[in-house]
Amino acid sequence: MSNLERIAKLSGFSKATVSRVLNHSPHVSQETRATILQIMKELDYVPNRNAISLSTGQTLQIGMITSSINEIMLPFLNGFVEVAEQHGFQTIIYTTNDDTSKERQAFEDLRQKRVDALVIISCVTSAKEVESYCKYGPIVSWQRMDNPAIGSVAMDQFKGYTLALDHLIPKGHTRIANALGRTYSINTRSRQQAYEQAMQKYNLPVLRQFYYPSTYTILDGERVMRAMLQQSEALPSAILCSNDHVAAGVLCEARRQHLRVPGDLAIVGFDDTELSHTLGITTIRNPIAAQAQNAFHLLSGPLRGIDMPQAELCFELIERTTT
Amino acid sequence: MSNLERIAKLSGFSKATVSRVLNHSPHVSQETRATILQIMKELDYVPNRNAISLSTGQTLQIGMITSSINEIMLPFLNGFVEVAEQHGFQTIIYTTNDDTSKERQAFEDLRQKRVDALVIISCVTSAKEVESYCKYGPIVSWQRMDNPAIGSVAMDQFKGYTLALDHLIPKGHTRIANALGRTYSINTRSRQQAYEQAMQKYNLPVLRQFYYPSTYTILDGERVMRAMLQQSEALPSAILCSNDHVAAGVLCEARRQHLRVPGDLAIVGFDDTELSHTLGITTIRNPIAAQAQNAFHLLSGPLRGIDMPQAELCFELIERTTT
DNA sequence: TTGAAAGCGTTACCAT
DNA sequence: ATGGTAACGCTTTCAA
Repeated sequence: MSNLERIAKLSGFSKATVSRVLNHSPHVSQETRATILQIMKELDYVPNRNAISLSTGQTLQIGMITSSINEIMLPFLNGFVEVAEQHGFQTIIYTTNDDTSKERQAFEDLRQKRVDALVIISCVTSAKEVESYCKYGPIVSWQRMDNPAIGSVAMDQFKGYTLALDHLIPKGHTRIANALGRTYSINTRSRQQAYEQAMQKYNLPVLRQFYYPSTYTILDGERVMRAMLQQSEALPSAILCSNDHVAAGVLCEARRQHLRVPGDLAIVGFDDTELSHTLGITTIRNPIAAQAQNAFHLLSGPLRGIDMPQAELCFELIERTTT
Repeated sequence: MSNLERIAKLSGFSKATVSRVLNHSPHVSQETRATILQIMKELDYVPNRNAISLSTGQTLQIGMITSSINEIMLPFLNGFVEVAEQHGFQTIIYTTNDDTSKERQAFEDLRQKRVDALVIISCVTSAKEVESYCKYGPIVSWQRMDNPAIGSVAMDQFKGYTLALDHLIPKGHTRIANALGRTYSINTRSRQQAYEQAMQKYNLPVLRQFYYPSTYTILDGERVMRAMLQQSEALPSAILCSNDHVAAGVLCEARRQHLRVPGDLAIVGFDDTELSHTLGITTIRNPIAAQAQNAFHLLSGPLRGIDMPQAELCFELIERTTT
């Protein structure tokens, strides 16, 4: 293994100059640079990252904390990895299964300077404890945290949901069901509020008996559809789903039951994933990848001393064939 | 930020002794240890990982190369992360989108000692080029590589598929369809061979017109079911699926078409994921997490000087309600 | 433009 | 059981 010193010896220059070549310093003559680069190539030289990190105090690695990896957060993950990479940062993933001790491992890695920053997708550690790690490096969260000290790039779900309702109600839908996500999450609460407020505003019934909590997958959607049919009450004329997967399940099951969509039932998804595109499901475009970019931008200031603006994000209704 | 030297000064001992405490060396007296630990706690001391890595030449990080993250490889990913963690290693994921330059980044990180080893889930870099990086650290692959220099923990799909056939044929199934995966992968070829050999052995027809390539998801499965019904020929009496998701799709669509399962059509999945359990699909148990463990075990020798045995793995038929 | 030398924070060898 | 000190491989300041 050849190192800086070896290159320096062979080239006849000092380690400092070789280092300058490595870091593209302008204060090196063309010839010198050429000579040194030549020797590096011959020796198949590679700088040692650990030495660089030790010297600079930066690892160029960012940790990402998530309970598990699933399709919902994949656009965020991939979006973040991509923008980070563009700026020379690598992403290292901590899957925690919502285990606090595993989460602590990630926070400790921030202290130990194994990562320069942390981005939280989901985490069960208390906001207060998370905050105690802020002094070791910047931390940003996707989910909204109770603690204002921790930056967040979450979007207010209220607006997105309202968009869907303002689309459905003018079309004459009065009885609207909801397939929801995690019961106690801030997101779910916002959506529920949006629904209840809209219904009150238009003087329409709030169908609590058609709330279906904890729906995440295609199969959940199919289950919801069957459950709706088994209600003693008449079928709602529309359903808002927690995400496109659930909407896909509802759609498939509805067709299986020979219901016409949107004739008998209108369906609105959420997120605008590829699946909704494929199946032609009306949905709310949720700029998840852009949120991930914002997360990196938020980190950029403390991390690199470069302030990057937060993109102004908004939901958007994508009308397709299910409404 | 306090460091070893600071602790040494304050405790009155040398850096060497403090280091011994850190590394649980037995050659430190109880009192000394206690004193030093006490001071560490007071100063909220954390050892710097970069310094450790530079000094030891180990990062305790293992890179994982994959085209993208999806549900199929998730058990492998999670299985590997878990076993690695148990032995003090962290996993860092390189998603490459099958882009060779991104893959090269991962290999370069092995050279630069950012990771101690590499495990390949999927990669498009030529086996020859991959081999050229072997000298920088151990590399192991999940998929079978052409190059014998690179260890692999792939299992021979032939056996698993044969298991399914030996289950179906004695039950009287003579016309069997196949929903397959990547057309040119070694896995798919093995499965196809297993099918064709079994059919020849029992003197049954090889139904090439009921080969459905490139099936991966629930929706693909539903598509396959519809396609089978649209064939001019009579429906096969059974179908082997590339994975449980596809099987789930076939099952759902079959029911939607009012077919009896297994009466009109028997269905066999692959992998024994939670989904097959939930839906009661007969499937072939594929010990993916155990393969991931084997991958780590394979790395353990060159990585830690500790030889860990390869678990002898085998497929297993899990009979449920679809056959 | 270039060089010398002092860090960066550990580990590990050789003494004692 | 403990200490002194040379690595580890790079960056960065200060001089020249």
